[in-house]
Amino acid sequence: MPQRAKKPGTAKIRSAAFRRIRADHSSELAEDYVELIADLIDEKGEARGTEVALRLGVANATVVKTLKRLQDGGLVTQEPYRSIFLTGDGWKMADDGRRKHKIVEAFLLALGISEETARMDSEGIEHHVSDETLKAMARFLARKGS
Amino acid sequence: MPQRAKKPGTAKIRSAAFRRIRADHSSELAEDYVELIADLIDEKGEARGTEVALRLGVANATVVKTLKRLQDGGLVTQEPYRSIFLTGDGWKMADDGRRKHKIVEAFLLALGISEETARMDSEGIEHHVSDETLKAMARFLARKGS
DNA sequence: GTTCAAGTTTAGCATTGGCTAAACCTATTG
DNA sequence: CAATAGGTTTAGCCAATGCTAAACTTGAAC
Repeated sequence: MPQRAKKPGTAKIRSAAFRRIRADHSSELAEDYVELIADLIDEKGEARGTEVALRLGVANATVVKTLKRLQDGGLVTQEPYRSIFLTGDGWKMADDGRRKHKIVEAFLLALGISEETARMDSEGIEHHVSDETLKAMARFLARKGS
Repeated sequence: MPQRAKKPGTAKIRSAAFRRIRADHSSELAEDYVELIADLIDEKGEARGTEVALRLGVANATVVKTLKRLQDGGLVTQEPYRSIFLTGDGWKMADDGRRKHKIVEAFLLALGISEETARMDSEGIEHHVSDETLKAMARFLARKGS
């Protein structure tokens, strides 16, 4: 029945890609949280759980639980009933994410995509873009902008 | 402490983006499975669970469990100890996905990204690209290719 | 200084998507 | 046609991410 596959090395490479996607997904939530918390601190002077829940579109309790994990992971600090702070690592991740985000969004806009779609898509794409691709996007922007 | 936010409509839009990402994630696995199954059927004449597990880089048991969900969702059919088939809906999803995938990968290549990275990144980006963005990528390719 | 609304946390549940180990078919081989 | 190897499924576990409802703080208003 099955004839031999043509490209023997392909399966391994693909599974690596899928592996990376699964890994990306675990960090994705964390990145979204710290980015949002950083934005809130910059915008409003503090980050409250309720506001995080509102902007992410999830229930309060979900935010509490996730923040506990992030705290264990050393990204945020928090006292009960107080607002949320980022650790050094947290700020680093947030700034990285925001930089990435800006590039991806600007790139999509430069491609002629509407603001609303660019905002939506960049939020999802951001986490799956390698450094190489990010650099290519930045290069494209630089060339186009000149 | 907190001063007023500048753009009142932004929070809602962002939460919509995050909501979409969460929705994307549930369909993402399904799309990866049906795409892979379609590829296997085309390449080797049939799709076996073991091969799916191998290429996705997960355990056999995981594939079994996921296929059960996909079967409930009307995307695949399967008899115990037999190979896997796609339903009409399954083929539709697989073909859509493969088309999307091809465009994204070609687009990344056109952007000057290496083959390996293009393959890796397209696998992740594919699921977060709206129709509008996909069209823009196709447009870019057409322009470039001419 | 009480009271009360709003914000926060806890408790408890469900689903998804992973895993390993053990049991179970199937089909090839001798 | 019996044995066996390899593919497949089942059982049972775990962690992450979501939810609702109930309990609990906090701080502002009176």
